[in-house]
Amino acid sequence: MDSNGGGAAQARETGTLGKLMVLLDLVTHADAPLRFTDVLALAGQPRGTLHRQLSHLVEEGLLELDGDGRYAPGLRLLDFAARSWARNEFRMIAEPHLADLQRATGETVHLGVLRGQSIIYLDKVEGRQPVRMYSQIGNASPCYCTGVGKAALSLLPAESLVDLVAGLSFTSFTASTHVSAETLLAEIREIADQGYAFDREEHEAGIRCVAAPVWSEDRTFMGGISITGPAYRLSMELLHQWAVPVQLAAARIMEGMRVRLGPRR
Amino acid sequence: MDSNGGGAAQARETGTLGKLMVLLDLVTHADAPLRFTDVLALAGQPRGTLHRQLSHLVEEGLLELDGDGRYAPGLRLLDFAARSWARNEFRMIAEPHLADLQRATGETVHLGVLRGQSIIYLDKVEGRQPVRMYSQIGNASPCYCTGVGKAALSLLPAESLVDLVAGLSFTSFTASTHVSAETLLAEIREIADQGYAFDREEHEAGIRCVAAPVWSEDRTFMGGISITGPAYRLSMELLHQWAVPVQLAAARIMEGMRVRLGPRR
DNA sequence: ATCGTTGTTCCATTATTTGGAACTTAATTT
DNA sequence: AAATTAAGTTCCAAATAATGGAACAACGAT
Repeated sequence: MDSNGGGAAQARETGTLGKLMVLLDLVTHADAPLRFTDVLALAGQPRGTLHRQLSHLVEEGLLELDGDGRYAPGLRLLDFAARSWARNEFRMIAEPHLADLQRATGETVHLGVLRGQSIIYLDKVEGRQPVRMYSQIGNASPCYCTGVGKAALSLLPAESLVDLVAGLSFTSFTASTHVSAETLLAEIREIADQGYAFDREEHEAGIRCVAAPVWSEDRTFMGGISITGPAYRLSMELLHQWAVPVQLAAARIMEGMRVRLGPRR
Repeated sequence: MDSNGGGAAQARETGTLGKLMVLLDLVTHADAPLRFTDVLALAGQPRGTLHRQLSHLVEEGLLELDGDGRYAPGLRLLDFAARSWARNEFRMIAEPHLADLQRATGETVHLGVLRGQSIIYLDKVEGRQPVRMYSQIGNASPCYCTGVGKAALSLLPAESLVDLVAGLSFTSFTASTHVSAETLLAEIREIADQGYAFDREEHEAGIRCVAAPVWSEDRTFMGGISITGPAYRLSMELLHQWAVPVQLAAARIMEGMRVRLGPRR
């Protein structure tokens, strides 16, 4: 009765809200707007119930219902997100250091934090114009195959790390993607020792990165910063050289957090 | 018993979700993270109830609770928003036309749609580099003092317009901001006739714009595009000249929508 | 026009939320 | 350091909202 096909649906302890969030997830993760019947099949709930739930989500602007009766993510989500992003202190403090790092290397720089099993990107600084805002910002990527993700994992205490990794379901994005908890844990240990992480085309073929962990003192933010670029331009040798500047930038961000947030706490 | 001090809280017909969204609104609209007691005062609910509600929101990632016991908007909202934005067809279709308009004028171009009483900005194309992603995108601005907003209002059928305007509470951002339903309605009628709208420093002192309405056939999207810039550079004479290219771009976007969405429907 | 499909409404049953009060923990004062 | 106050958390009977089966309406296709 509780067989989840491939989705990451979990029983949550958040009552009515939890059920609605599962629905919201379902619709926002779809590739295209879903009709009522599609959602019905995916959610596996009685029609009456589902209908009311969707109505409520639409009325609150979290979902939108177009003229053809198809459900899509609502635009009110943008308003919430804009506020969340604009007010995020971690991001504000990191911003100038990301820009410095971008200028020093000429490559794209990311800032991301761990939330659940995902890395959520908070900022992105690109060399040239084509900053397609939201292009990467806000995106949730797996933690086990991104530089920032593995850097973040290296910050976790042993027990939490094992628990988190145990809950992962590995998707093999490329030939280099980790597909077992063992190899991943081994690399995380190594990363914890050396203080920086690589992504050797594990998430996307032809894309490499070097990342360093960043965290706030209260452990509210555990994430990292990375320099990303095409493999033909970023040799592993070059990435090794960049490990130092990335770690330096990370250190400056953490110092900034300490100065800014320390006194108040 | 239902006396709302100054907030925009409304009784909604969305049951438990509605109550939680009011809370989410409350926290995301605050200027700084709120402590439990602060929320308690603002929400005016029993402690036990509020505690559980906040816990649920935090557990779902819609709010975050930092080490000092302060509630802030959650980062999961970014993930939702990124998907909502990335998949929005209206925005995708408009994108190239916004870029054209930006190149033709050299000034900043916006795309926004009406949601409730607000304009939500879906895209922004700036001349120079400083595209601070999310800077404007996702922001909700009042409909009665922005070019895009007034353009959008001019699309509403008479009855809906009156209803909507009746529900507005006018904030006087500058000396030119509309503060009465009468003058606003008069200008909206004028805009409906001529097909374009101005913002004469009504939202922000020193900032002007010219906007044209854009809508989808099924009326799911009613909004507009605008050219915005500093008053010293954008004379009212220049803005009058730009009314034509803005309307042209708007027409091309609507044609694009027709071609893209028409066949399927 | 008719049938099958899709979407909507209704209402007794069931499960969740509610809110007062008791309780624990942290901060402040004497 | 002990006492006092404030802040946050847990508990549970009563009130409220969610549930889901079935009947109903709207639409499309043959």
